[in-house]
Amino acid sequence: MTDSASRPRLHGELLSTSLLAFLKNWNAYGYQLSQRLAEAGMPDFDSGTVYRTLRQLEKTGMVSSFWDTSESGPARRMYSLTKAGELFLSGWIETLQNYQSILQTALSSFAPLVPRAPETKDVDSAL
Amino acid sequence: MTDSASRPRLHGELLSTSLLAFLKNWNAYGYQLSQRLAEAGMPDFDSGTVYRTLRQLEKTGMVSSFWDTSESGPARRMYSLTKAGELFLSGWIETLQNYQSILQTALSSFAPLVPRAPETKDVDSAL
DNA sequence: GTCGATAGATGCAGTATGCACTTAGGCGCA
DNA sequence: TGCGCCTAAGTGCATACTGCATCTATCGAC
Repeated sequence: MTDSASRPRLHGELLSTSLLAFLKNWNAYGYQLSQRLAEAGMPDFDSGTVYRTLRQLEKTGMVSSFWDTSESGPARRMYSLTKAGELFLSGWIETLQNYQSILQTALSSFAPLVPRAPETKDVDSAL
Repeated sequence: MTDSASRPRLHGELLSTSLLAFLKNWNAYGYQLSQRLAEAGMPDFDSGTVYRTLRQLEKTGMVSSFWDTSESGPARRMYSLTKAGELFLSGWIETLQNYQSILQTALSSFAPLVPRAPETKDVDSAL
């Protein structure tokens, strides 16, 4: 968290945070996570993107990994969540809850998100 | 070029859907929306990105716009939600709710946000 | 030895993004 | 009258991200 990679971006975070969430309760490897995402109801993410995202999460300290060769077949890179990953994950939830309340309010008719006269022209200094 | 923008991507949609949500109940212009996002608790999006995203939403038929010169000061491009925008918005909610339940399940083990924890550790086939 | 499933990774082209900057109208004020 | 500031929208550029296709490699089944 010293330099350039310290501040995660906001937009490609659906995938990142899903991965972190899965890793909260169990360690897993990329191929497996890729499938869990689909099972969990998220639309399929490209597996290449999943692998690259995991590597990037490792670079930024959110997860750590090691090669697991204990099973037969290709080696698996096993990931686990770090402390930093947990913190980021819980912080993200707050953002997401705000976001979700925006969407929900919008869909459930017309309760104003911000008190403001809809048709008058006093847009001047509402804030 | 005609069909390239037809399928909305999943990742950069936090901004897009927030904008659509705000426009669900009111018409608004970019500068205003940019500020509402911050007020609503979303981290600041770059205003240039907001403007470009709005133009793109218009290109894909989610919103429509016209120049409002009724007030003094610089002209405002007023946006309103189209039918297609409403449909997309409601579809997005479903995806998001799946997503949110993933995160909440993950977090429930150390920071229960919603009293919904089944608290059984039989995570194997839960998702 | 070949096929298929598993497991991970990379090259490339297209797209999105953040930052800095520009354009432009209107206001207040010395 | 000029200057600074706020509002409002947009653009250029370098970088980052994404999806698609492709590649390597291990193993079991046939």
